[in-house]
Amino acid sequence: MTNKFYSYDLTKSEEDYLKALFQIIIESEVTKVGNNQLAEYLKVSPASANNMIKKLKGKKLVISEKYGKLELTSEGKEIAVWLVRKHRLWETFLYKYMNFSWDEVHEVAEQLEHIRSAKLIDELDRFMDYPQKDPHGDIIPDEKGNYELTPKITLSHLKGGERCRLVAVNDSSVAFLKYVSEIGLALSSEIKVEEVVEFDRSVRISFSDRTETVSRKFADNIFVELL
Amino acid sequence: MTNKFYSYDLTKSEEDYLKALFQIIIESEVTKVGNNQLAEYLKVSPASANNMIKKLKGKKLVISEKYGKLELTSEGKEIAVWLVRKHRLWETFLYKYMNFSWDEVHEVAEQLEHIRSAKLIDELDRFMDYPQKDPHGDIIPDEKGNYELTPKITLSHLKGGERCRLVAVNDSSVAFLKYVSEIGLALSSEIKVEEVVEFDRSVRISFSDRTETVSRKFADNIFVELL
DNA sequence: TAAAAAAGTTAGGCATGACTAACAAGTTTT
DNA sequence: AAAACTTGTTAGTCATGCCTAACTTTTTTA
Repeated sequence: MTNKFYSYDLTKSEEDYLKALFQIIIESEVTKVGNNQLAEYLKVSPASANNMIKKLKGKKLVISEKYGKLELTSEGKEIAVWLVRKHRLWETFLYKYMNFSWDEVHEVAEQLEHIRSAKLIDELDRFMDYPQKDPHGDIIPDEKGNYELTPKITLSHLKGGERCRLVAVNDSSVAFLKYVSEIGLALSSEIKVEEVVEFDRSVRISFSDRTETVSRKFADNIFVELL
Repeated sequence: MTNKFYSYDLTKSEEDYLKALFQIIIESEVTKVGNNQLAEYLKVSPASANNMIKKLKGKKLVISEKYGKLELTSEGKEIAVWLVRKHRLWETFLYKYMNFSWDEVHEVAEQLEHIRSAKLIDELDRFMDYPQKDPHGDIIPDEKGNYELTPKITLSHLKGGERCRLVAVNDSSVAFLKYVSEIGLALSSEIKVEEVVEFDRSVRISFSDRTETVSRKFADNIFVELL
């Protein structure tokens, strides 16, 4: 009933930092994170990040040696996963029940993920019948904190002629998400790579009767599964 | 689409103070509120309240003369009503869809009411099919800020022999709400006042095959409609 | 390997929103 | 109407979380 993470009483900021550390670790497939990297991710100054890290070290949620890189303790990681679970459940709720579009969910879920109520999250999960994935295709950690990593193959890994299915997108940029849907792509879209342009490595793709050319940067943010 | 209250960018605290002012005005049927009264309501020191009031005066949401009582400007009142709308819609959501009990909704709704998204509130309203009242029987202001006052007759106004229906409860105390449901009372319960005890003005009431004696303080927090 | 660059840290400030203590202005009470 | 009380205000402090500027340590590269 009562969730074990409620023994921690973290501020919104502390939660943001833990989640950011976790996201960086997942996204860049590393185990340790630099202070400045964290600061940049959160768009704060290195001094601010350093300051907060001190606090989190005091709470035994982060470890590092002086001048060394940052690691999450297992407790820190558990809390971060719990925050990711809350975020993704809220995104799913907004998308499926509140008529939010792909690019609208993130901002509001950022606020909702800080709501303190384990019961609300459990009930939300039940209400939506225990969804496995959020609207961007990312896997929602379960109530025990188990989760799978989202596949890391991006559209830019493919060669001309190969076919794939869109399984997830990088949800961090509103502008990007908006563009994805404007083009006509969505989760599960089947995409054929027609050609990878040598000059700038942009990618000509075709899907549902349409052909588009997308930039390398765009292709880097589209996660796919080979067909 | 975009809500006019989003031109204001108030902090959580500023919102809390505006809402508190509004609630005091409604609950005690006055038009002006003293600084210390506000401080006590919010459980902060008079100095803190005074300090925040200065800020709200600067934003033209509150007026008062020096050493005089506080009034909400029409803008301040509009924002407060909007906050009440959000709070009550969330309470309704928690109660009807998330299996929250009467006494659990308030605390979480206090957090949810600060979420910034007019779209979310509109959609929540639509999703629940435009509810008129929250789980405590209070009227939910509509999207234009129109609202009716909850009837102000309490159980303690009745004399022995009179009958009434429970239309609302004072939702500010968890302990009180818990007690109300333990006794077996709920919205729409029909109550007959058997006797008002002279000694301590406690009230003997009967409802659905049961007889209970409740204190004067209890009766003051139960809003009823005469039958 | 020594200089340059990058990364991390410390010191000192600022805004927010709490606090206590002291003081001033209004309101009662006698 | 003066004393006593209540209410409102000001001043100074503290924690949080952000900032810039300056400094130190580590890493890179010439």
